[in-house]
Amino acid sequence: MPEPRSGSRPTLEAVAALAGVSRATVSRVVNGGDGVRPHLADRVQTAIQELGYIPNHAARTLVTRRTGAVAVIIPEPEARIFSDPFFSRQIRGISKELTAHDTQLVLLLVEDLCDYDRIERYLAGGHVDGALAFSLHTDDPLPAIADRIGMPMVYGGRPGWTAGPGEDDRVTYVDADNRGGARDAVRHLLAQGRRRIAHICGPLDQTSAADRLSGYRDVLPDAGCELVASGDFTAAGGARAMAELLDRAPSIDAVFAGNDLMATGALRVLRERGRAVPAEVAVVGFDDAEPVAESADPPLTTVRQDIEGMGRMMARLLMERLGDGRGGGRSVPGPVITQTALVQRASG
Amino acid sequence: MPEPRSGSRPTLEAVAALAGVSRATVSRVVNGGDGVRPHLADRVQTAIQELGYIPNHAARTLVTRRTGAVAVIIPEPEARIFSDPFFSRQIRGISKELTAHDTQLVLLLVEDLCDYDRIERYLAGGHVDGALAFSLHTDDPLPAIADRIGMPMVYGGRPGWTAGPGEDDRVTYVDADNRGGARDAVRHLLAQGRRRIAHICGPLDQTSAADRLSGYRDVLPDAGCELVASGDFTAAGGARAMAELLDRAPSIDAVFAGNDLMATGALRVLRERGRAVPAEVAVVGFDDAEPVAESADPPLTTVRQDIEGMGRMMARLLMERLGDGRGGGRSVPGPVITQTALVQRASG
DNA sequence: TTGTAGGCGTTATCAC
DNA sequence: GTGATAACGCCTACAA
Repeated sequence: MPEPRSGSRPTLEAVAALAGVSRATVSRVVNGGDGVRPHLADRVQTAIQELGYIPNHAARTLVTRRTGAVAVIIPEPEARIFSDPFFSRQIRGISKELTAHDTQLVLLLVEDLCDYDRIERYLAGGHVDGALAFSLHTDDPLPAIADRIGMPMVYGGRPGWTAGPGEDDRVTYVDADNRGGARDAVRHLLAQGRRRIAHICGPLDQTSAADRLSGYRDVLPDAGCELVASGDFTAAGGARAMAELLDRAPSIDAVFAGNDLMATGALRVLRERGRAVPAEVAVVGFDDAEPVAESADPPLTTVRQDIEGMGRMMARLLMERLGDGRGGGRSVPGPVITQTALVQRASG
Repeated sequence: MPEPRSGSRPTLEAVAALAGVSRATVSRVVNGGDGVRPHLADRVQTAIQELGYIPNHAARTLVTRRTGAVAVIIPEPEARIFSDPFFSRQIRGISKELTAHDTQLVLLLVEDLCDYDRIERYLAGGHVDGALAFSLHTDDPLPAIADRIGMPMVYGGRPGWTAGPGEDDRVTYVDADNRGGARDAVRHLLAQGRRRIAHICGPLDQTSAADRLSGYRDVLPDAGCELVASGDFTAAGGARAMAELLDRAPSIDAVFAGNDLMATGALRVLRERGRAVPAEVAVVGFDDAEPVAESADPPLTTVRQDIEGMGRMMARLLMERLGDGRGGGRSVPGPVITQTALVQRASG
């Protein structure tokens, strides 16, 4: 049995020789095979099977100028990236969509700012056709780099430099309706008769945090600033913020946390201080990513965003922009804002 | 200002022309530059700067047969992959090490078994120089594929088909001393005077779960089977198992859970049933991955494994095997077993 | 030390 | 329809 030797895989040439045709014909068969007589196509297919031929990626990329790969760039400095299921789910969504387009996911974790040199070389070196990036800060150098080297990008979460949701159509991003979702959460608490509603916000240099705070203020424009405490989107930060709120405003009867992780931190502090949830204090979170919200104690009422769907959408927009096949759609799709939905559970 | 047009980046040829030397000389400078007179090297560097030259990856790969990329293959079926910080940390470790070697990380999430076709094509297509794979089950087709196409592999966690820890030197893997760590945990509980010590094990088709169970039995060979319940490495599974144990053996005074996530589920059930931790029932976990163990309520006593370090080690072994530069070390390093350490906190 | 030339495996443009 | 042939951008003997 002629086992193919590892280390030197069969080439197009070998297939052509075995099938008794030219390289060009084999190439046609491999790439869809229009305009090849079934007779020959079959012979080629057989040869391909027999030799276990698999096209060489580098050679193909060299001539087509397409890599079939996409970078996902994650600013690692915020270590919450992996502890927060948010990113994981989004990556899963991205992965699914890319797989459906036969495109590979190259993960680029950015440890610190000087890594951006490496990132630039990588992106410019033709390793990938486009890139997806998460939760950039206002001063992130990535957009400038992408611009300079002409790399198609799609952002996750509204980038900080845009004027506001839906107000800048030159950049493609996918975001949830953070402001609207926050309004829903606060209105839900109001409808329960809650009157002293506090907010634990995330880091305000991220638009998701800022937009949720805006939503809170939309509904409660007169809320005193003693009712707003800052967290960092982690459980520990949420706990600290909750403790602060209880000290500053002991009479609060509800808390809207900027995400589920902070909400769980808040729940822990409320339990430690003997405040019954939701009887004395209602708690609402944001995200509804497995398994945090559902397995919280008590299970969290929260604002659901379709995180995996947002990931898929990011990938889809990029694919669209890359013109899936050859040349096609060069357009730059505008932002996509996805809807949120309040999910009521036991906490409020 | 001669902005380089995006879409057609400068080539080696262009640099050579601008510097007034041959392509070969430029190539030498780009790749370390031994044996080029400083005089010329400078001129080349200048030209490179001026043109913003960045080597084309595909062309280089085509001739060197090295991609500078490594695949990380994750069998997604177990959805815990991302909800469990274990994987996240390991990926972070891998990423750091790879970055240090100027190597890229290509993430391959495997949704279901038929994806392995795609995986094989990908690996055989010369996209990557080697691959890392996590927590395979006994019947996973990946090892056979890797073997057939001669892809250098390093596994995370002892693969199920190996006889036992350290008994098969033909496969490279990195694992913690799960059995020893489990023994430490149980002995720690014994030393506290606990007498009815239960175990919540993970899915036994994964060696990490099986080895930890073995460690438990090493210390407590006479423990009745009513003291062992199965979880699935998730918090919900841990909760179910805990409930089961309390029903079957109400007198238990300690629980060793196969990982931290299951331990948190156990804590929740114990709290719901009014059993004080650790006064009435002590709980010990396994992993000590942020933020689960530390932010549990009460904080978990647990067996720490250096997860990020294991990830780095996996990447390092693969790099070593690939012979970092040209051709060097072709050896197949044997398994590496890392030590664990008991971390005592409030839960037991 | 430097330059010349051949080839890596594909796709694409032509003739036939 | 099919087959030569020329790129694609780079590395690397080998020759000078």
